[in-house]
Parts: sequence; structure tokens; C-alpha cells
Amino acid sequence: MGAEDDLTPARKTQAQKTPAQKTPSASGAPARRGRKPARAVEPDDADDAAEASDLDLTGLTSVVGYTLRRAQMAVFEDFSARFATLDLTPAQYSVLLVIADNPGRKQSEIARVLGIQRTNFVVMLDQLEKRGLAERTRSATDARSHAVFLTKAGTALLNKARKLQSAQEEDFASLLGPGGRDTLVALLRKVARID
Amino acid sequence: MGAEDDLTPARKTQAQKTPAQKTPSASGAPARRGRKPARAVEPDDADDAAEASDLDLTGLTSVVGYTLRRAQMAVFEDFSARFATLDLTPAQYSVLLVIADNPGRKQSEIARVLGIQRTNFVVMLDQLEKRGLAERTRSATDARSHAVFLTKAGTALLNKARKLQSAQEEDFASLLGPGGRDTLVALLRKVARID
DNA sequence: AAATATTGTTATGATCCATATCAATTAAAC
DNA sequence: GTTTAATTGATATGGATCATAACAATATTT
Repeated sequence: MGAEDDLTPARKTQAQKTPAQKTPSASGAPARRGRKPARAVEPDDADDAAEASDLDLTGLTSVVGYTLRRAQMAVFEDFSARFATLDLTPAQYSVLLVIADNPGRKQSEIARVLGIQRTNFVVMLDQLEKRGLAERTRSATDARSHAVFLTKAGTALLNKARKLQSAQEEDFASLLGPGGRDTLVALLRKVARID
Repeated sequence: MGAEDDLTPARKTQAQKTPAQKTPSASGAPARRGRKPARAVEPDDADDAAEASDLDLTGLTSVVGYTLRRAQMAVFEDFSARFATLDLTPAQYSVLLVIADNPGRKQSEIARVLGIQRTNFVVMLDQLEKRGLAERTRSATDARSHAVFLTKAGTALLNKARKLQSAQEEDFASLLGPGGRDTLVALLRKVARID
């Protein structure tokens, strides 16, 4: 594929999309036809954006799949913003972490455990290798496979990344309460069927 | 402009690797964050992403972002399998649901509340309209905007979908325990900052 | 030795998401 | 009331992600 694509640190990372909400069009339009939200459990509302539109979202906000997707998008965005200075995507971070914890394993093993197709993992590794963060070495026992390691630079970058990541986890902890974060992770692991 | 895509209702619904686990019991060992599983002899582990390899994943399995992503992928896959007969993607289901609860609203409103760019929403609506599930009507008060409604067929399909969706939620409830599902949704809403 | 499987790789297409741009229309400024 | 700005729907386009087919080199099985 070649090309000197990477090195572009600026992904998108632009967040807020609902800054201003014009006043709901008057003209006697039927504002709401569905039923009211009638929300029961909601500790903290007192925000903007949410009430910006008076659309009824109650059909979705208690659906696991939908809240999962929205949460993932929000967390992904937050992650990207934090890691912009390191120019690391969430996927790249996960790769570095797994390599660090499992040095010398085959490409296909790293890819599989992360749920990445080994064919797509090739390009990911290419990029990390091009940036001098990871390296492939030929296995002595199997000439087909490549043993994957982190370079010194890769380890150094990963350590910086770990700190940013810890900060994010702490923010989750303070957002969700003491055991809230742990509970969330435990529930998600069950749903994802990892471990 | 834009070719006809395909009229074939049968999308792709790629190879399903996890054919809907209806048996949600599976409450085996909860949250083992220890070392390797020691792997008892059981190589016929049907599932691919299984931890057939003894790689160390502990660096990731307690990260909110990673577990979120894996959970979302798993749920998405499960959803797609369940909804294959209806030929509905999760995104399409969410659109139908919001339209049903908010009939007559503008495209841009529906899109915004779902976090979809209004430019991308155009194509989504095109497809739903082509299938006779939704329809646009010109607003009498504002010649720019289109009021969106479900057709009879759209309502009928949505009702079928709701049942499948309820079944999925029930499976989550039995997988995660009594209040587990509700707790998960509440936590995810906080993280996603919806409501 | 021949057939088969694994590993890394390339190429390709599909899907999703974001941006720039545009025409029609409405709202706001003057 | 005319000019200017904002909104709405739409098209085109590029990037990122993901899946599949095909292939060469090597290893394993028969």
C-alpha cells in the first residue's frame, strides 16, 4: 500500500455537536405527540443538550444495545482526545498493551485474542513498525510466523499511554461512584463473554 | 447518481459465528481476573475468539473502553443474528423506534437525537422509504423540512422487532442477574451522557 | 512424495462516519 | 422590502474499519 499516510495526529476528535438549539418552532406545531418521558430513576439531569429537543427517547434509553453503542462512542471520543498527543488510537493502544504483556507471540495470536482479523492486523502492525514502536522477528522454530515485540520506543510510549489511560479510568470512577466502575466492567465482561 | 444499491431484501448478514446463545445461565465463575485459566483439556472450544491461547489479557480486561467495545461488538452481533429475518440493522431499528415515538418530526430532529449526521441520515431514510417502512411528507408550515412518519408496514415490522428486542433484553436480564441489566443501563447512560 | 493446513500478505469491496458544498427556503438585519 | 444569514435536505467524497478471496512460503499430515 505504501504511501506516507500516517503521522497525521489530527483525527477528528471534535465533540460537541449540539451547541445551540434554536427555539422550537412556534407556529402552533404539535410539540409532542407521544407520551411524556415519565422518567423514574435519574439522579442527575440538570444539564443542557438533553432537553434541547423535546423528542421522546424513552423507547431507546433503556435498551442495552443502544446505551452500549452511545457509551462506546462517547468513551472512544474521550479516549481519542486524551491520546491525541501520543497519536494513538484505542485499537493501537490495545495492541501495544497485549504485545507488552505477551512479547514474542505470533501475529496471528495477538490478532485473535483482540478479535482482529489477522489480515487487517498486518496493516496495523505495519504502521506500528513504521513508527518504530513494534518489530517483527522471524521465529527460529517456525519460518512462517513472526514473533512480535515492542521496541524501546514502543515501551516508552506505552508507559505514557498507560498514565493517560489510568486517568481516564479514574474519571470513570469518579463519574460512576466508588464501585460503579468496577461493576460496569464486570457486567460488560459478562456481556462480551471475555475471560 | 448513487446507483440503485440493491433491491434484494436479503442483505448479507455475514457468517454468524455466535449463533445466538439462548441459554443464558452460564453464570459460571464470575469475573476471574487471575492469571491464565490453566486450561483444562477441552480443545473443542467451538467458539473462535475463545481463549484457546494462553495469552495474557489482564492488561485490558479491566479497562472500561476495551470491555465496552467488546461488549458492543458481541451485542451487535447477537442483535444482527436475531434481526436477520426482519432484515433490520440496529441503527435501522433505532430509527424506526424514534420515528414511531415521534411521528411527524423533521429529518434533522430524528437524526440529531440519535447522534447521526443529518447528511448520513438521508441515505438511511432513503432505504427505509424504498422498503415502504417510512415516508417523508412535505411540511405545510416549512417548505424546507420533511415530516417523517412510519407506514403501516413500518409499524408492523417495528412491532415484530420490538418482540425480538424484548427477548434480547430478557436474555440480558437472566445473564446479568435480577438488577444487573438495569444497573448496566444506568451506568451506560451516565457514561454516554444521555438523558 | 502428495495432500492439507497454517502464517503472513495483498487486494478488494462493503459499511460507517465526517466534511465540504449546494439549492431551496425561511428567518433575521438593515 | 431588499439584502444577508441560517436552516433543511441532499449529493459527492474521503477516511477508517471490517470482512473475504486469493496467494506464496512453510509446516504438518497422510
